[in-house]
Amino acid sequence: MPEKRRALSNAAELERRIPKAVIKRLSLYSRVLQNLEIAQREKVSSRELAAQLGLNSAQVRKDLAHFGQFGVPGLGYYVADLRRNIKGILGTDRGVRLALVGVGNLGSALLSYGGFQRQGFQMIAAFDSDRRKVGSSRAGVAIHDVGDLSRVIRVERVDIAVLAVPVDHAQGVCDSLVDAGITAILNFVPAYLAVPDHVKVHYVDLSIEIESLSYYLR
Amino acid sequence: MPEKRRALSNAAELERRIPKAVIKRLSLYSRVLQNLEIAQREKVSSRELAAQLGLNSAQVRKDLAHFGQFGVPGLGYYVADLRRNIKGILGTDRGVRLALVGVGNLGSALLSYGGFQRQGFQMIAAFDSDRRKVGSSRAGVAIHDVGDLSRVIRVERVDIAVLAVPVDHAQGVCDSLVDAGITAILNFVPAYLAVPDHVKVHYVDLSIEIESLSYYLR
DNA sequence: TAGATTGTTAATCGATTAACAATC
DNA sequence: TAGATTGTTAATCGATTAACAATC
Repeated sequence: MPEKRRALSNAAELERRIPKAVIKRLSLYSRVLQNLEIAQREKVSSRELAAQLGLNSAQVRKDLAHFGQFGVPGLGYYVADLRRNIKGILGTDRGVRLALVGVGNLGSALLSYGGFQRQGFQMIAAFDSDRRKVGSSRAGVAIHDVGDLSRVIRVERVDIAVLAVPVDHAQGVCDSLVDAGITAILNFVPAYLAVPDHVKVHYVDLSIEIESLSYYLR
Repeated sequence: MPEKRRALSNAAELERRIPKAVIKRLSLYSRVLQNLEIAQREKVSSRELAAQLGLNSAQVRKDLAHFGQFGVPGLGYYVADLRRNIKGILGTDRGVRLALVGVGNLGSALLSYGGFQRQGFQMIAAFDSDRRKVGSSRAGVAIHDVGDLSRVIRVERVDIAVLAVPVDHAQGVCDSLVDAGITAILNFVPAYLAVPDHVKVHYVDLSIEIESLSYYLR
């Protein structure tokens, strides 16, 4: 007779148990730790970490405790050590490979923005359907025909797709991405994407952010 | 002897009682309703609304019930009517006025993006400290000197500031915005902003989104 | 050692979902 | 009327915070 509950054996199972909000904060911690490291700080307490992010110190300790014991009672956390651990947990220590789909207004902006490269992510390829763009490059990234999506994504071993196509093409392109084996999508298109369970979509939606801010205007 | 609890008398008090997540979804409903209206649909059920956004129908009904009774049992919601109501609640029916601070890579992109204007928001002014940019305009928006921040923001009655300055200027500029009377900030800078209680900040942080996606790669 | 801060448990708070009587 | 769908209550689920013994 099998035990009622298997041990946490693999990443997929472990994921389910870590709240999404914790993962988001993990990258915030990582950034603060980077700054502390630059400032040559050796140690930091959960209290200070929390203060720098407007959080509660118990929350910081609890978040980290999900993944192990990183701190020293009475002392705090060693900055460099904790940072390395968090990068390992997030998987950002192994050069995550990105591709952009849709080199329009917003897409171009994202390419020239450069904020991605800076954090150790690599923008490997871009895709568009416009004949005039295909074959050229923007900010050092080659623009391919969307027809080659599947092939290029496999060959270049792309981890995450950044979606910035016109709204009426979003679901179709999304389906192609999933077919090509993509499991993580950063979606800038103001549309809900239906995807299988194993695919993770994060939404960045500028007008939704503005609209909900409007509500709070006195 | 005063009653233990005053009635919900003003917006500030009402706000506290409406969960933030509900407000975010309200703008999502608004967008779906816009599409339904374009498609000439007269009515829609909470079930369909939910399906189009990957939500639960009970959640849709409960969200809307926070603000009144908009539906008809057995029938659903009238598309145009519900949309009008939601826009009223969000306050997006009265031309929200925006200003951009920081016309660098990302800032320029946001100006030419145009996604804001399209949804009925008005980009009124931009600010930068670079002499070469000040006095010119981008995408039809005049670029002012940050020194004139306070004056222009008051004169132009700006509702929401969009922040896209270099990270080490973020808190300083944020303080100026608050001094100028701004109560809502959309922050693209990867930094936590300390603000008084009456000011609402929304964060859009691209590298945090990518980092947390990385975690979910198999 | 005395002081500080962790990791963890219990208490609180908030948000989501299921279920169903009321209503059209 | 019969069928459908709302608004709302109760149950569940998940996330945050307070408190403190254990530890350096």
